[in-house]
Amino acid sequence: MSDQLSRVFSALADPTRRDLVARLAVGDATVSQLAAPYAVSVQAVSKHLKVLEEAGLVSKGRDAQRRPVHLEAEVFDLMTKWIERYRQQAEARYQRLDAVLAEMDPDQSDRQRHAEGTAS
Amino acid sequence: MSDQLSRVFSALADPTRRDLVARLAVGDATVSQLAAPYAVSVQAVSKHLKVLEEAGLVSKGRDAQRRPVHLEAEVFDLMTKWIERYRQQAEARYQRLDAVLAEMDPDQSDRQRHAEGTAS
DNA sequence: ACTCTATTCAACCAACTAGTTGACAAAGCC
DNA sequence: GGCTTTGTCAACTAGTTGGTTGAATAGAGT
Repeated sequence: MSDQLSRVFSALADPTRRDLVARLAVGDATVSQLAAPYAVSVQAVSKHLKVLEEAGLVSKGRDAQRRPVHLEAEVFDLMTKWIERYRQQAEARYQRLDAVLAEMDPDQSDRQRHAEGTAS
Repeated sequence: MSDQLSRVFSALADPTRRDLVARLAVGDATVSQLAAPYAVSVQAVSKHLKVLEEAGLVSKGRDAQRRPVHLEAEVFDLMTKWIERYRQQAEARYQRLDAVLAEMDPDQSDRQRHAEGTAS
């Protein structure tokens, strides 16, 4: 599973884990507090949290026998950066192609999706 | 594997698949063109593309026996939206907490742990 | 028709995942 | 000291994943 980005994406591929992240965005919570709403065992949730922790999405504190879990927002930036890079690249390419087609022959620029120049 | 968001995250959890997306951001390519740079078999790449397709990240066209693969940029928005929601939420909460701690006692604003959960 | 190229389908395998139960450590409560 | 709460670790299981090879389909090139 090598790199962090893989771990992050993999961690968020599970709906339960995304749910936990959603819950933690509201505020820190202990393992058993997090486990309470779910049908699964506390151990299962503990495992999920371990996955999130190894991905750097979450960190655990210490309060007696409790382990308050805290969401680490910075890691999201890693993902966002990766996504934005290729999204923009693809978008730019798409628009370039659109322009080229339009220049070549207005009749042939029928590349399916959204046409842009709405002023007819 | 229920929902789309899970499929998208899961699809991008694999470095080879992320690599394919990166390649496709530059421009469309056939399966064998995409497979060429890798040590794995064409079948393996075909499988990867199937995963990306099922996640809605990619679509396949038809050019004789070739299947030009095309990156679908829109799906990225789904992820970005999910991420942004919780990143901002967590960030906002963090800044709020920081302000509170600073107001209480400038010496103690080192956070990391803070008692009193928000729990229900 | 024969062959080559491009792609997928099918069966199989090793490694991982998400869950289980049971045992255990650590820290408060009585 | 003994019990309870909180969390993790270990062993096991069923299902999924990423890879393999071999066969099948589909369209050109000759």
